[in-house]
Amino acid sequence: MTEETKTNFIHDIIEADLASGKRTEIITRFPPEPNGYLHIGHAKAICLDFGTADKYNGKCHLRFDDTNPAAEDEEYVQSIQNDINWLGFDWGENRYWASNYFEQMHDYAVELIKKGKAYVCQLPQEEFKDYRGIPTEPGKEPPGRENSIEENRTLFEQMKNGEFEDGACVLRARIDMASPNLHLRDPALYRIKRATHHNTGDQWCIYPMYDFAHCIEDSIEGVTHSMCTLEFEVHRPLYDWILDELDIFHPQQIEFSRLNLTYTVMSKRKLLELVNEGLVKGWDDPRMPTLGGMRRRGFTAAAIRTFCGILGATKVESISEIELFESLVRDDLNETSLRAMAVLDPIKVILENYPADLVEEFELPNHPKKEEMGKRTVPFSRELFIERNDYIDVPPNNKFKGFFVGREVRLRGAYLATCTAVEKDSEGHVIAISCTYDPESKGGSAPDGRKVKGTIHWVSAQHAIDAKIRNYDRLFTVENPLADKEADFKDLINPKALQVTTAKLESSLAGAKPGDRYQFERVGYFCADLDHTANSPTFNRTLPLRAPKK
RNA sequence: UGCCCGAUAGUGUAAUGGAAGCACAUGUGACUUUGACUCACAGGGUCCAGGUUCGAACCCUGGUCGGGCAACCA
Repeated sequence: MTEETKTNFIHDIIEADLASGKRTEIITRFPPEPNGYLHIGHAKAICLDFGTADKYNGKCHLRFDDTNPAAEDEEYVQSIQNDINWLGFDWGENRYWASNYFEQMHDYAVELIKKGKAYVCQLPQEEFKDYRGIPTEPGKEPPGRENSIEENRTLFEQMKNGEFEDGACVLRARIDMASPNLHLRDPALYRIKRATHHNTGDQWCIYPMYDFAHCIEDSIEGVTHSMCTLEFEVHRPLYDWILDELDIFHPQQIEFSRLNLTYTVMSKRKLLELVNEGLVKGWDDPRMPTLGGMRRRGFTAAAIRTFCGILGATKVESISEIELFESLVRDDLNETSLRAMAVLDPIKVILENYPADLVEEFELPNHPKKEEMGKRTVPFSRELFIERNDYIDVPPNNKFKGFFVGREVRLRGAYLATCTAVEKDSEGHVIAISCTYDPESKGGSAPDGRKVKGTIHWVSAQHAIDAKIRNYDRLFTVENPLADKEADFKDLINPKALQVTTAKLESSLAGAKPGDRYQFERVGYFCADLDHTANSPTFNRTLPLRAPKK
């Protein structure tokens, strides 16, 4: 990574550990459960996990936390790996599976039983709730808590051997039913769940719970700093308890706040609702904050990385403004994308004094400030398309750049032209305008040096490519769709988040391939969609250019 | 009303007992063959009250406000 990783409180901890000699190398991990698609919230974690390892010349493991076969699927493994790679990170040899440690986890569980620190609880789930109690009052000791060690070993063995029905019992840590931290009131360590695991098949019918599994996974892999989101803060005493009781390598869990973004939602459950109810067209719909959706939208991995780097890591719960992200996307795209001309809402221009059968070709730079990005050839002829809003009957102020009758305007890279007349239909809509061009102004400057107010883009009518344009905008109409807990966030979806139109493109765009990014000058940043073909050109608007300040 | 965590411009963050900075956003202006980009300038902040200290955003105490925790999910 070339992006500078800004320092944050986690790095302070790491630097102290390095300085004190507590750690000599840094190992982090990104531990997704393969049960869904990654979104930009995960990108924050990925950038932190991989970026931190990178910053301290350490390693970051990709570890699939596949401890719940009921929810997980191989399909997600591929998509997660793909997204991480796209973001620009590489786990190298360090890809692990929680399920590869099942044997060892089982042995550790037996060890806890032998120490009298775990027992098999045969209370139904619902009944245990009563024993756990409520936050303000201590719980009470469930039956079975005083089982003998031998009894527990036998029971756990029977659990493992499939001698109990699903849910008949769990293995619990024996900690403190009166703890003010609910997670220490004898939490479940293992449950019975007959489901075919994508990796271990039907080898196991008991699976470790997150709290038991995660710290052991970290420990086995020698993870030094295990970063996770804030909601796991209250789990940390349990994380520490298990490692201490087992007396094994003890990573440090450090919590940071989740990423929230204005005008979108981030929870997996809510995104699923949008998909299931057909409010978006799938997980990779370009309106979605999923990495797949953002990639398809045309957002760049570099912008996402920079964004996450700027946000850093804190323990403050926050909602970041999408404007910052958009600004970084524009920064990146402005540097890297090829320029082209496209007219999104066309009206025709007829150059009355231009020969009907003449076609000229102009060489236009692919980037106004980067000669090394080359040039392209753009055909010019008597009939052109320009943007509907580049003509107006009466200009509202002297800032208007386009045509009105009598106004001379520069046709970008071609000629100066003066509007002479307008043609409208019976309802008063402009159909076409007539202009005369100045043959002396080839390239766009007049020999007499006269200035024009505006420069507008155009496309030669006879050479134009018709394309479908998907204009994307923010998914919701309000900054925080979840702010009103009474309301359904789905009612706040922005109906204009996708508007499909047709446009006239300059002919050089015929060579575009899916994923290619362009700046359509004076309009915005666009990329050829996944389903783009030469026969059915389809472009997504990533972002409009920064809006003019009236 | 149990336990845990947090609070710095509108937003996100820096300053780790010694001049409160940066970015985005906002406003004004310059430049411009993209109303983009670029450039210049401007406004605006330490939750409150005490305490310690020569000196507090930072340490202490007490409030206030916000968030999390009672899956055999992660």
